[in-house]
Amino acid sequence: METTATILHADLDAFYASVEQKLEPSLRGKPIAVGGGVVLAASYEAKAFGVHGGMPGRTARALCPQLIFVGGHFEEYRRLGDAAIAVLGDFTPLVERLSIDEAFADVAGCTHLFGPPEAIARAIRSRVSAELGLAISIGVARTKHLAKIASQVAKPDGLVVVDPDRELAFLHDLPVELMWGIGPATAARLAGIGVTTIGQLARTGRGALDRLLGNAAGQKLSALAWNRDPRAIRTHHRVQSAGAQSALGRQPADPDVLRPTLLHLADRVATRLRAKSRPGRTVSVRVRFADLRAVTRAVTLDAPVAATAMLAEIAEALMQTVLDDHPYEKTVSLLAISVSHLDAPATLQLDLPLGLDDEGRRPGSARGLARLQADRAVDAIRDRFGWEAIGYGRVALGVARSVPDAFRELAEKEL
DNA sequence: TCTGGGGTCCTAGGACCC
DNA sequence: TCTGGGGTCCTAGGACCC
Repeated sequence: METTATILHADLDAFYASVEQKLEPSLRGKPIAVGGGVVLAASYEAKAFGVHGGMPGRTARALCPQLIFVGGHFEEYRRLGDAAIAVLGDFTPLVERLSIDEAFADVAGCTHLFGPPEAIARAIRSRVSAELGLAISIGVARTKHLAKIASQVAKPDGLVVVDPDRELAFLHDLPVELMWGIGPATAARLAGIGVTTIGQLARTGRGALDRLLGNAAGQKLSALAWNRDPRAIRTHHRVQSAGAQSALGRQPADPDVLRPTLLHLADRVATRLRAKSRPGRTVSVRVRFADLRAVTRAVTLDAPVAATAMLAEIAEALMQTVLDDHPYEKTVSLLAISVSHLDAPATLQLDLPLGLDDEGRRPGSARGLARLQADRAVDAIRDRFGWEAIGYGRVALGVARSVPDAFRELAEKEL
């Protein structure tokens, strides 16, 4: 049974920042950050100073005084990300896209056309470089997990092929943090029992691992550490939930103050659900207080929702229960809405009523239909004239929005 | 002027049913 | 009458990823 390494993991290097450096040559070789109030992405030169995504701009500037902030070219990110992934698609249809700048591909079926996986990886890297002016690192291995680790090891601008005979030798010297699913909390727990390398993790008994991290995590990490996780390439995922959130700085824990923001969030989410005809049954609201502790309240309905007004009403009621349950919290720092239990993607675009009536039960009620028609009208106007031409939450547009909508949209997964 | 915004998955406890 | 078990759904919280 001859097994060969045919899984590629391709990852564009410091993607947003690299696009900016490609568009503006004077930025090349310099520490730059996309964003302003918050760092959305940092160049390698900036990362060397400890600057990273999600960091407040103020902190970043303190770490790296010569840091150059640039506004994002979000349309370019979309175009170039799509183009890079399309290069993979020229070799095989078996492409699993993970995000705007990252994808797996299985080239087992196309080596007779294009040569061995390593040659394919080299061809992809040189095409992305020549056609798009971007560096893309690639890992090649027998499994997805190992290919992903290999591409991380390959960065920046590199290629690492893991020979099937040398998998464990490659894997076991690496730190556990490189593994998929090990973040700061799990790494700290493992360090607590003296485990810092993947090899040490592999040699830790399942019993100890299960007790430390839970059964599912123990089983998963054990399989990954021995590279026994034969997950296949999945070309289309079905998204399970859709949400929106907004950091508020510090706002009083007052429903009248918070309502406009909540309405704006409900509008964003409901519009996306309607656009793909994927209403959902479970609505959850998250409220984060000043000390960054967050509380979630959720409700599952008998029938799915996608009407803005209905979603907003449910979200308001949930927010109210949070505030009622925490009477001593005076300050709110973030609001979030998420809808899950989404209807299956419609193969046929049926124009079904997606509203609910007052009791939340009968989708076909007069009020539900009226709301749906109002939503449809708003959707149509926005399609023609843009998002801000009409609609809810205009008041909320005034509150500090540290992240541009264009950036949010890049992070949205296709429903 | 204490850390963004989009997601996924797992766990634990309780309700409910058979 | 008492006790137990399994399965499913729901909610809240947490860790993680890009």
